Amino acid sequence: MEGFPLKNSAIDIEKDFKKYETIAEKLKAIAHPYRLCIVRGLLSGECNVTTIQECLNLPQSTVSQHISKLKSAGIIEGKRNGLEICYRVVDNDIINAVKLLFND
Amino acid sequence: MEGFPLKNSAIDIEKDFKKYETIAEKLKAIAHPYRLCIVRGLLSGECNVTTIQECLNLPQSTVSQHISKLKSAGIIEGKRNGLEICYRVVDNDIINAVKLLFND
DNA sequence: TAAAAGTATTATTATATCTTAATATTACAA
DNA sequence: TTGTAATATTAAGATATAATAATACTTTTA
Repeated sequence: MEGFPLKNSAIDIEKDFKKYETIAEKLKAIAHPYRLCIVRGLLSGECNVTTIQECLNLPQSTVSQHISKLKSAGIIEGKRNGLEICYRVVDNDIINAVKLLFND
Repeated sequence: MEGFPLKNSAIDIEKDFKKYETIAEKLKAIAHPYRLCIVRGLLSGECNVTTIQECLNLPQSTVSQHISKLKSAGIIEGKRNGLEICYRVVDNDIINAVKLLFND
């Protein structure tokens, strides 16, 4: 009977629901084996797309699209370095959650 | 150049990839605002479907389908108690990850 | 400035997910 | 044993996601 967050005023419901949406968006971004692999890989050192691509053995556009989703979700950021772009994980909640899930 | 998990032998690649798939499955199960809300709600006390349904203000079948996905993913378990079924979160990784993401 | 390397975008097809009404199941009570 | 409450399942249409070939963009080097 108790414990559910969405039972207060309409304002609370709106505010709370936004938080669920925000966090669900982040989770959706990493809820894919390739993207999870990319994030975990990036956690052990910055890396460019070509390296990721070779490791995962996927077409370049596939990797680029996954990278793009992670970037849109605010989970990774890229810094251009000449021809390459180096990506790193910038969302602390996601960093901790991934470490937790993999026992790293 | 370093840090990506899928660069060793074929066997390692297979084994590692399974882990990414397994964890991605769990994440996908909670990567939805309603399901995230259900899980977080259940974390503050067991609860039957009717209560959840009233709190989320969704059709009964919608809630039931979300419950079903969480159950299939091994994240929650239900125990029947007369007419009702009481659900609780049983996956410790998910429990900790959700707490972490919500700062609970 | 032309070629090449690294990366992003677009377009397309296939597949999966979401929502919900309708229907079924299960357990209790009259 | 009939009715009703709590929950699950099915079916269907709408929407979203996935993979990838083709193409475009950006930066460096010759």
